[in-house]
Amino acid sequence: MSQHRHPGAPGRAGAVPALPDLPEATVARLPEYLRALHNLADSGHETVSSEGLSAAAGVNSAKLRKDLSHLGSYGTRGVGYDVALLIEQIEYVLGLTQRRAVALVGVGNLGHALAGYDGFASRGFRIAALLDADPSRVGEEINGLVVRHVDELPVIAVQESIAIGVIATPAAAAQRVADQLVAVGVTSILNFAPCVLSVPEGVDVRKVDLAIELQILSFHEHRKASLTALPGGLAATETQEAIGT
Amino acid sequence: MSQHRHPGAPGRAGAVPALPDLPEATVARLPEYLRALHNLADSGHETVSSEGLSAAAGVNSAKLRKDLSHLGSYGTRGVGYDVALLIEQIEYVLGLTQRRAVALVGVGNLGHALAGYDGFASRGFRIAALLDADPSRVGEEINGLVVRHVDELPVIAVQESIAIGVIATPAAAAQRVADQLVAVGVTSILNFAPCVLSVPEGVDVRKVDLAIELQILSFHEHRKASLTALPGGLAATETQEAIGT
DNA sequence: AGGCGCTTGTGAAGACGTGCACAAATCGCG
DNA sequence: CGCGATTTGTGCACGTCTTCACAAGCGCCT
Ligand SMILES: NC(=O)c1ccc[n+]([C@@H]2O[C@H](COP(=O)([O-])OP(=O)(O)OC[C@H]3O[C@@H](n4cnc5c(N)ncnc54)[C@H](O)[C@@H]3O)[C@@H](O)[C@H]2O)c1
Ligand SMILES: NC(=O)c1ccc[n+]([C@@H]2O[C@H](COP(=O)([O-])OP(=O)(O)OC[C@H]3O[C@@H](n4cnc5c(N)ncnc54)[C@H](O)[C@@H]3O)[C@@H](O)[C@H]2O)c1
Repeated sequence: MSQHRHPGAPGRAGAVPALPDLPEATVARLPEYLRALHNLADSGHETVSSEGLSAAAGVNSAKLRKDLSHLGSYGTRGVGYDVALLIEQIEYVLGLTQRRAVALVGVGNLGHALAGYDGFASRGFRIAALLDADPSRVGEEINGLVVRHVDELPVIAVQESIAIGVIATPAAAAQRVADQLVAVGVTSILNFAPCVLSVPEGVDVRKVDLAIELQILSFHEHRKASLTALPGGLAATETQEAIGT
Repeated sequence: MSQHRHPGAPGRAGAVPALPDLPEATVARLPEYLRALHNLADSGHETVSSEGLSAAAGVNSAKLRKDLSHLGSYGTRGVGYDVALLIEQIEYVLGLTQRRAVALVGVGNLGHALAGYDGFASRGFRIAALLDADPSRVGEEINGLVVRHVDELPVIAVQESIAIGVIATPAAAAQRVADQLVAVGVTSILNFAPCVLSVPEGVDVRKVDLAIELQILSFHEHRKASLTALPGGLAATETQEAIGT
């Protein structure tokens, strides 16, 4: 390590938050570690080794240690990591110490499922608004929340301090919705519609596309099939990877 | 280009499929290109330049060209790519020339939405079975398919030639379901439950975790906030979250 | 106190992915 | 037929990510 005395500890720190800028790949894995840590905590573990945690999270242990070292984390050599402390650290870095408000736009087939999902609440988020453009859906109550018209977004965004927008509308409407979200100051969007969104710099978009996942799986199926079909004669039967360098 | 005369053309090919082993990153982008190409085809375009297609898919044009070059694709210098041909090529490589059968296990909140989703059919897949362990759900009809008991999986897998399993059960049941899927010969799994699955070598698992996506967005929100707060003078105006241990 | 075994944190090397920039190829037109 | 405009395919350099391997640190036991 080189240039930070305070690793960004949540504890005292009247000083700077000093968010180290983590590698993107690391950020994507922190939530996995966090989930694994919560499981460990629930089952009574107080400490865990990098080996144990990496197994629970399904990654290589060296990678885990490097990831944690990036956030200046506290492990104890010969012992491992303090589970509770590590949870605190990761939640701090991920910005989960404040419960962020999510607006869900498009309460159709998928939107209903999302609205009824308890994984939001348990993982640091709060569904603060359900919005739809279809007047016949407005007014419907789901899980204690009333669906409101998407045009009310400007008011709601302020009232509820919306931090994240989730788009579950048809693809044709997604760009328009994204524009509306951006217009009210939302800078993070999760998009379920199968289309590319264009947004101004500074706005983060992540997408989830079911069909893409399936098509990637399909590719590997295809490849596996063509491999087992071919190598009758001479080729590597199985894990003959790592041939010459 | 060096060593392939046939780029793996789908048309005739009594010969070898000759699947080039594509970089994983490329495989992950091909479905994006495919979707963009279908859009272009629908709006009457017969050819498209790498610039145009890359814009539609939201990537850098050099990256697109390199990706396509990996599958030995046919572009025409000075003109661009033939849309229909490229669709054929990509669908061939992704193994979408046969419509793969998907078994959906866990017809709850999320499972219902997935079962009713038309994006499966339109992107190369067929929901061949809906399975659940809850007797009170068995028999229910969704979108023309009847929910059957998960114990019938062995029979159904053979009858329907299940290629891909989708897990939409609670996390606690996911590993068990995965084992059952593997036992009947499924080698590709898409997992919506927030947990790590352990499967034998040769089985591919992809996971979709909503909370992880939100937490990644949360991190960037946090970072953005701490950046705009800091560089003014010196102090962190906000981010006073997480007080004492 | 000292030594021993265990585990972290990290340097270094290699694999992988990205994007620039340009030569090679093709088309259309005069 | 030749030329210029255009666009592909790719060599190359750079950055990011992964993994190995090991020194440094820590706690426990004698
Ligand atoms: N259903 C799934 O399992 C599933 C899976 C993956 C992706 N998706 C994608 O998610 C999106 C939604 O899918 P769905 O099955 O829920 O569709 P849906 O048609 O059931 O629901 C779409 C909802 O969006 C609303 N809407 C339309 N335009 C709007 C606008 N401008 N502002 C606000 N709301 C608007 C509609 O009124 C409707 O309630 C689609 O893009 C789909 O491709 C769905
Ligand atoms: N609902 C969402 O929007 C959402 C979003 C992201 C992830 N998820 C995840 O998807 C999974 C399903 O979520 P949900 O909201 O649909 O839950 P749910 O409880 O509504 O549905 C789960 C279904 O799985 C069935 N099931 C349980 N054990 C089974 C077994 N061994 N074999 C077959 N079926 C079994 C149950 O009978 C039930 O019908 C969960 O792991 C959840 O974390 C849900």
